[in-house]
Amino acid sequence: MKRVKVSNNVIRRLPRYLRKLDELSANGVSRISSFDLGQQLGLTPSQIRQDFSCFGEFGQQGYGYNVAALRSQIAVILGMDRGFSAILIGVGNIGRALMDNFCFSEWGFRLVSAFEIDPALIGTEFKGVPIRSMDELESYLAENPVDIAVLSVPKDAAVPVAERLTADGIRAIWNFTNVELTGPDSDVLVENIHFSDSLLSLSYFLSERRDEQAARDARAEKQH
Amino acid sequence: MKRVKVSNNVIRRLPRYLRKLDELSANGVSRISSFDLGQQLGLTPSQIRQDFSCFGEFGQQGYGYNVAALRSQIAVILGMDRGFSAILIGVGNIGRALMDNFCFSEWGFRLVSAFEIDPALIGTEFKGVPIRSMDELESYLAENPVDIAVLSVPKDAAVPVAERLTADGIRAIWNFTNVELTGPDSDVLVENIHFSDSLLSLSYFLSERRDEQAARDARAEKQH
DNA sequence: TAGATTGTTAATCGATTAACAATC
DNA sequence: TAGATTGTTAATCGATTAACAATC
Repeated sequence: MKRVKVSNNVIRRLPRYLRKLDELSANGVSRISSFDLGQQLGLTPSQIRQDFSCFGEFGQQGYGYNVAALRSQIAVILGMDRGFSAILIGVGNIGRALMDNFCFSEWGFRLVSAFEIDPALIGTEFKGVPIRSMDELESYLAENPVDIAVLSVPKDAAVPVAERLTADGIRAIWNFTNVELTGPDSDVLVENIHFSDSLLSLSYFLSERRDEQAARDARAEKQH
Repeated sequence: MKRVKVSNNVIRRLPRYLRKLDELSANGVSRISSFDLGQQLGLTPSQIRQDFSCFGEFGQQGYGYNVAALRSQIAVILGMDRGFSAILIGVGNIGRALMDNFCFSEWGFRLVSAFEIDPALIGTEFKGVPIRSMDELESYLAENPVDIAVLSVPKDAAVPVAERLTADGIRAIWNFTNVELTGPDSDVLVENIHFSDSLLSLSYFLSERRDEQAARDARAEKQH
């Protein structure tokens, strides 16, 4: 299926489409046009049709798109049917929040094990997922090849643990530490969740709004 | 300072610059050229100079950029010196992880209060931040204008609570729920942390890698 | 001074939007 | 059939890269 190189922007929009289609399904909507979908997502109909056309022809002239069919096509494009396996490294606050709240299976992933250094947690289970010692990491991965590692260790441990995972043959890291792992290095995929980057972007936009408001107020004041 | 409209892409890179500059500082590096900075971030020197030039002239010909000075300029651009206030809505797993782990003050924010519906938590404090009842939300905000709300409530509560916050005069929402709040609506800023979107992007890239590898293997097999 | 590196203008590249024939 | 809406090609727009004079 995937022959042409698809741009990053397109790929980042796919999960949003998926989410919106799930919402439409839940509301009993079974078909939708690129026009209506665009309205709901703040995108142009053109862009939506262009995006989908990277992967095939999922619509029908005069009709639009079948919500359920489109949803399942996008799920396949995203690899949700591949049953990727995941391990979680570091059962601290964020690690525990993920194990407890985040439904890996909903997105096609299997969380097969967690790893920790805290002896109090090692050997226990959390929501059916066993927590192993970091010492067992290599032996575990040798026996159970794993696709992605969820990295939720303290800042200082981030780089050494990431290097260790790379050496152990992990293919991708989902990085929750606030550390830049993406270097000019290896062929391990890194996807970052940088809370601070997100908050600082928001901070920028908020500052901008404030300045605009202040400028308007100043003009109004002068006029008065 | 900010007169021209700066593109989203530029703004999203600013926090990365900040993070890298902090790292350089910590390693005792006091000056850096756009060339070297580009190397370390995987960007072209041109792009870096273009990005900075949106906001002013922070470098010096023949020398490069002073790390500490550039860092503090970017901090100001991002609004880190404005002391924005924040409240946290929903002290569940993610909410608690944020209160415990995420250092709001490091990024110039003041976390002034949390709000919950669980009676067991109401009235307690967590890391010096009081946890109030959701019933007090309106009266609190009336007395203490707050800039941003961190939304970490269960999925079903996301939309109604967001609407309530909007009505209460909040200026921005940092959204940790997996719900699309960005509609064709109000003038409240929304910044999303969508875990699943991030994981699904990673899933796509991983699938792509797999397919490429499989294609290579198939070719090698045929040749053999 | 000579070498290095900026800030900025111009050129290129890529992504988004518009338009429209094809067709359900 | 007529109306609607797709998939796709062409046009536009914006972002990235290259080049270079200015200057520390």
